[in-house]
Amino acid sequence: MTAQQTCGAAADGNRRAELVRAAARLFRDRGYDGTSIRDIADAVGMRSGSPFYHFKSKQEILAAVMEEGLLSCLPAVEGIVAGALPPRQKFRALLRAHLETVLAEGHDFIPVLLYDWRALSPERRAGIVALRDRYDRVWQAVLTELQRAGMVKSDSKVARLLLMGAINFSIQWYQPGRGCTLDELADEAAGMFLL
Amino acid sequence: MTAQQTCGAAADGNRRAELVRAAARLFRDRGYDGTSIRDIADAVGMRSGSPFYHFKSKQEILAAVMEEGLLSCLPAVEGIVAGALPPRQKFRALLRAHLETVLAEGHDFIPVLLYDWRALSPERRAGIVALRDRYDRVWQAVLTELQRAGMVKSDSKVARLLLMGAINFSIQWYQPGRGCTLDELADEAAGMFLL
DNA sequence: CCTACCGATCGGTAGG
DNA sequence: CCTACCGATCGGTAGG
Repeated sequence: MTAQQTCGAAADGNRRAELVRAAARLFRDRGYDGTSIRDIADAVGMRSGSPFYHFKSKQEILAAVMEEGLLSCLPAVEGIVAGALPPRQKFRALLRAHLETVLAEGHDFIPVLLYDWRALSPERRAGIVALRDRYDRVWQAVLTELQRAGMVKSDSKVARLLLMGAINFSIQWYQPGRGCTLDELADEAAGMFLL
Repeated sequence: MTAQQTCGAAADGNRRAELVRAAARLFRDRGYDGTSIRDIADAVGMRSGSPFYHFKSKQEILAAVMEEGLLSCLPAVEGIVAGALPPRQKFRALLRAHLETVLAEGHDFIPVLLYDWRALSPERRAGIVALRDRYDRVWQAVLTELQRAGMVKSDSKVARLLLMGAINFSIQWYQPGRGCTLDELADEAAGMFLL
């Protein structure tokens, strides 16, 4: 009985997780407004009304994509900043991790966060902002370390926003398998911003 | 007769231009998919069917926003690159002009180009890409001048894309009248990318 | 999780 | 450029 309940809950969780994953993929490709509940249901082999057994609304699916995307990548980057690497390697590791999160195939969650932010209803934003802030603090900490080591001109907030923007905007032009690898891109970005 | 025809044509052109301007504003605020033809018609005091007297489809309005946005800012930036300023000032002037285009209040056209690109149908993209390429060539030329003057590490295409991304992404976080002015932002960006 | 459905809204058109 | 309208699609729900 306990086993069956656990199994049932796990199966429910899996279906829910499937929906979030499918939604992330579709939102990334077509945008939130360009994706219908029916598209998401089709992608996991459900009927059009069934996603509402798992989520109260389409907005709740969007929030889940953003929240789970951040929760799944925060441990890695917070591990990097807490680690003992010298500043330059720390920066390079963070850069590389972020590029992976944003550009690697199958990584759809953070791009949705970045490019469908305005589609998220104002009431749902606060919770996600709290997680974004954790992510931003990691970057700020690493930039401050770099600055103290004399390896970068500025660790101002604006400098950080410009740097992160340079990388985040690469979603718009980077094509996996064409042009350069993620490692080469990380090198170019690092070389550009370090003294 | 000629005067009346001209006047009639001008009035038509004005109504069309009004629609494009209203659409740009709405697309920037709510996205292409989040804006209905009725929203656009309302904004200029027309009934819902009337925009189709000026445009064949909603897609044609989007293409007009992007095309007119590029056509109206290209002369200024092409003037900068063709001018006689030394490399550093040329770069600074280009940076400043681009920030204006992208962040100043009432400048909605280029943000739509940057953030609703995927909403533009593939058939309509080629024409806009040709104009974008002209814009990109201006930047590339200025970066090459900078590099020859030994003022920047790299004038590779990737370096240019990262730099332009840093600025373009500022639409997502910059708030006019809060934090810093466009001039200060231009200084910070220039200081960051110059040796 | 499916069936069957609802009201609202969408882009677009015919005819004037 | 308006009136009046169309078929399609949307997010969401009741009842099982």
